[in-house]
Parts: sequence; C-alpha cells; structure tokens
Amino acid sequence: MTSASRSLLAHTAAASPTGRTAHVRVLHKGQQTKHAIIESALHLATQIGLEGLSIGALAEATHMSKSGVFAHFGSREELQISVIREYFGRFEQEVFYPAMQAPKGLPRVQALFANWMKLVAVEIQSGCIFISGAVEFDDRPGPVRDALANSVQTWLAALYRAVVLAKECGHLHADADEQQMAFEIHGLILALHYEARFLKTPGSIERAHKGFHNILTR
Amino acid sequence: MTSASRSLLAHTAAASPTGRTAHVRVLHKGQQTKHAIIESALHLATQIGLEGLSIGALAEATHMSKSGVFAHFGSREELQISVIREYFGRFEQEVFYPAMQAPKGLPRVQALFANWMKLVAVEIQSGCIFISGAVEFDDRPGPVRDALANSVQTWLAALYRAVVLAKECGHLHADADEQQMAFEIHGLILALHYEARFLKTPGSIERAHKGFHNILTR
DNA sequence: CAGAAAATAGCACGGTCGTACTATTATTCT
DNA sequence: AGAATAATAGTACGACCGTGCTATTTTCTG
Repeated sequence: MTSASRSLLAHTAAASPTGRTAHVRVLHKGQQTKHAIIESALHLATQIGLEGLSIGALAEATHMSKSGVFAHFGSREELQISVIREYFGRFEQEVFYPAMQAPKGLPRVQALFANWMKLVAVEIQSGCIFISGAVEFDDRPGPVRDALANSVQTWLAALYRAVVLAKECGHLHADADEQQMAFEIHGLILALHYEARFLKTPGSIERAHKGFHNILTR
Repeated sequence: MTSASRSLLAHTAAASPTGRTAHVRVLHKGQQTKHAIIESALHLATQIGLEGLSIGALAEATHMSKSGVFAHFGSREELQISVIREYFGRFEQEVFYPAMQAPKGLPRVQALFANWMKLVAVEIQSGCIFISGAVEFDDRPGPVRDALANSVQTWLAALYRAVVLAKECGHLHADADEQQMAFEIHGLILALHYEARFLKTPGSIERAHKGFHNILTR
C-alpha cells in the first residue's frame, strides 16, 4: 500500500462530527486511518459509483467495523464528499499542476489535454467519478451534488482559461470561440470514456487525440 | 395518459415467466397493463436510472401490489431489459425512422443529428438511459448490460452508416474519416447532456449545433 | 353460465442499508 | 504513572430491497 505517505500538510483540519473546538489540537492517529478509509472509498467509488459506495462494503475492505468507519464521517453524504475532495485533489495533482508548468498559450492547452487523456486512459479500466457522479446526481440536489458540480466547474473553467490565454497569445485564430472549444474538448473526453469503457470500441483513444487536433486546426 | 394507444402489432409474443406453449393463444388484458407498467418504469428509469428502478416504487406509481408488478417480469433484470427495449423502440420511432425519409447523403445525416438533438433537448429535463445506463453498467456484465450495449451499438452503427453514404454521395471530402466523425458527433451529444443536465450551463444546445457544423465543414 | 386460466394481491423471508446508542480498547496528555 | 480523550467495536432498529409461496379476484373460453 502506498497510502499514508503523501500530503503531510493535513490542511483544513476537517471538521469532526462532534463540534469540539477547545484547544486547537493536532490530532494524529485517527486522521491517518481516515485517510486510509478515504483511499479505499475512492477506489471503490470509481468502480461502483458514489451511490454504490456502502459503509458496509467499505468496512469490509478496510477490515474495520461498520461503526468504526461511520464514526469518521458522521454520515454517508460526508463520506461521499470526502471522496470527491480527494479525487479532485488528485486530479489537480496529476492533470492541472503539471500542465501549468508548460508555457502559457497553445503548449499549455496541449499539456492539459495530454494529461487529461493520460488519466482517462487509466480510468477506462477503473472509472471516473466526475462522469459517473454527474449521471448519479444530475437530478438529486444536495451537498454531494454541489461538491461534485463545483469540482467539475473549477476544472472546466481552468481549461477554458487556458484556451483564452492561447488566443491572447495569438496561438489561435482571432475568431476562435473559446467556450466552444472547451465544450468540444469535453465532448471528446466523454465520448472516449463512453466508447472505450462501456462499448469497448477499439481505437477510441486515437480518435480522441485526432479530434483534439481537429479542434485546434480549424 | 396516452398509454395503450400505440403499436398494435404486439410482436414477439414476449416470453411469459411460465414456460407455457400450449395453443398459440392471443393474450389480451395482461399485456395491456404490462405495457402500462413498462411505460411507468421508463418514466422512472429516465429520472433515477435503471439501477434506481425498484419494484416497490413502481408498484406505488402504478397503484398495484409489488407482487402484481413482479409477476409480469419474473425478475428485476427482465424488467430492466423491457425498459431498454421500450426506450430503444421509441428512439427508433422518434429519431431514426423519420430521418430515413430524408434523401441519403448529407441531408440524412443532418436529419439524424437534428432528431437526436430534439430528443436530447427533452432529455435534459428527463434524463437518458443510454447515457445513465452506460455509467451504471460499464463494470457490471450480464444481460442488462448486453441489451443496453446492443441498443447503443445499433444506433451508433446506423449513424456511422449514414455518414458513409454521405461520403459515397460525394457530400463530404474524399479523405473524411467516417468513424472519426461519428465519434465526434457522439461526443457533442454527451457533452450537451453533461453540461446542460448536470452543470446547467446555458448555451449548451447552441454549442452542440455549432460543433456539428464544425465537424461537417472541415 | 359454468369452469378454466390468467392476473393480481397478501404475506413472509432473508438480506443490506444508514445510523443511533453503548461498551471497550487505544492513544494522547499531564 | 494515571487520567482524559479519541478511536473503534458491538448491537440493535426501522426501512427498503427482490422474490418465493399461497390466496383471491378478474378475465377469458367453451
């Protein structure tokens, strides 16, 4: 397991179920297993979906009791939200931040797409909660949906902004429609996920790449 | 309700739970309520998804007992498959057949896309089981997944074939990649569904239309 | 109008779910 | 060290699930 080795920041102190605030203490050992639970939950959720995530199955996967798992979150919703936050963090780490080191303009857009494709290529096997979650919660208002939608919006906005910068740099035609391009790129990723993961159509990855090229050269 | 008025063909005699074959009889009144149940189930499944479809909820919606509903299908899987078949039939009726009356070539491709868009525009409110089902069953083998995948494959193949014909008619560039075009069109529909239904991004319909235009004029 | 057969209801079972509530164990602090 | 507190386990509850079994009612048929 490569579980507890990352992110020593332990940011935001993650509001505990009980509203205790006396002495701003640094809590140690519980946080660690909580992180392990979230890791396991993320792994489960990508396969079965956020709705399929059950505390019982999670307890079994982590060799804990149901109540032991439950106590860390206080509710299933809070667990789901934790998973979304974790996934978003990894998405940032693997897709966004590395691409931001590419020079702004077209290279950065290409880096963003390349990193995104690299992740989705993995998710063809494991699943993607930004896609499955969208379907599960498109009709179900509430905090989980909000967390999910915010995460996706943030990422799509970052992509859009990169395209805007590329146009400002003169790397795109002057009449290029940035919103339109972001929309079409999003469509390529969704079609890739759909056709490769569900239909198992061969050649989908190449088609997504070619589609991206088509969008740029217009 | 506009329920029992369509499709007097009553094709395929829909294998009953009991394996009775004595006397090829024409069964009447049960088939009718079965159709009503499927209609209600379709309505439910588009909103909550095929997995969210529960016999209890369906019984309540149709003012029947759980066992009364259950007896018509023999299993939940069979119910789900019936819903898929019904949805596919309507899809054919609303999208495919009308478009086949357009002259083959580019007009027919445009008609297919236009009809598809018209349907998806409705499904932004109600949901689409070809999309939600793909997410729910991409990891879950079995007859439901097979029925779903077959339906989608059939439709995508029809779209692809229309593009091939358009190229043969000389309505597209000689180096046009038909598979690629079908892939990108599929992506537009998926992006539309995602952004309009889940994110509620305004202007998505126009972007899908514009994207289609971009694909054709290349 | 019978009698047969199909359609529907009623009921019960075992299972899983989320989540209170209460013990017990492990960890941390003084 | 022991006291305080956090972490985990144990147990139970009510709700819903799919589905099997047995009545009862409705519909069709001869």
